[in-house]
Amino acid sequence: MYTIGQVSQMFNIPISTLRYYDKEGFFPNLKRSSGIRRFGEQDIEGLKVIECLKESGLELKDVKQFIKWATKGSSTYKNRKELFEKRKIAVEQEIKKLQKTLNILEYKCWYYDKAIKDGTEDKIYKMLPNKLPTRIQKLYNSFH
Amino acid sequence: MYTIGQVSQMFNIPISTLRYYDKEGFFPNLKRSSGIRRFGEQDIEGLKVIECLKESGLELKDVKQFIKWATKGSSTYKNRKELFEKRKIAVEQEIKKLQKTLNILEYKCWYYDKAIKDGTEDKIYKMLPNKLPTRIQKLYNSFH
DNA sequence: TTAATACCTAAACCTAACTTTATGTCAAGG
DNA sequence: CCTTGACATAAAGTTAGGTTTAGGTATTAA
Repeated sequence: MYTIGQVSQMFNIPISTLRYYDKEGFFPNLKRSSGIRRFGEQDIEGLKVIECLKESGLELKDVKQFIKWATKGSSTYKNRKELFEKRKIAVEQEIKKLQKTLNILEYKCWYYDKAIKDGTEDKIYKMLPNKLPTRIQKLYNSFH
Repeated sequence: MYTIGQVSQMFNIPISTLRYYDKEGFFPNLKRSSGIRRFGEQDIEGLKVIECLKESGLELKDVKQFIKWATKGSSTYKNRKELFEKRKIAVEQEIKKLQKTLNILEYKCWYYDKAIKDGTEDKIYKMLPNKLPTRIQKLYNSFH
């Protein structure tokens, strides 16, 4: 059995966060002795689950839902799989979006690199799109 | 010259958002006639800049900083480049993190797929790590 | 004349996941 | 005896980027 301070150290999670998780109902079987929280095996395992699911980018409310399903046993495999499947699709889209962002940023970096070298942006404005570096051409747009 | 409603339609941005941008000082030269905002060329261009920089994942405070620099001319090319360079590195890291997340999710999906087929998780627990699909082996960890 | 529209403001509200603050209890050590 | 340190609570604060609400003005159409 561990105190909240010990758990905090073991997992490197702030005490305030552990209290918050508790308040949110993530340790349904947490015991107390004279008001003080006592974390047992079950609670520690629960905490590991939370940490792991957060790693996979789930929100706390989804973590909560997952835990509910997990305690219901094998009848909820499908629900749990769907949860992860949905999240997977969302993450894939986030990555795609960030890759577009990265393209824009690459253009910006190229642009200012050139402006620094030239001492002015004017030359870039006067460049025909087909004179731009190939890598940059497809990023070319009206904004500088 | 456009009213706020027209700009809202043109860019498909809520009126409340335009007012918010104004309040935050993003249209330093916005004119008014009898209290009503009149968006001119300059303000429209400014709005395009905001939209574009948001696309590249910058926070509004950075957008604000960028605009300040841009109005100061060629002496701030370096600052502007650094801004984008920093953001680029941050985005690259975000992508890496999401790809790790995706790995975890792939494992989860595989796991529950198998659990659904088997009707139980027990078989997975009993599998030796080297019997797991190669793709999954490196994702194997103690959490199921 | 009145109703609908489009505009205006200030201030409160929203989300998520915590963190901070103010206040209090309790045991051990010097 | 008093201080330190670990624990407790409830409630307010934080962050960003808006949105919503409540109340008011001004023009126009029926």
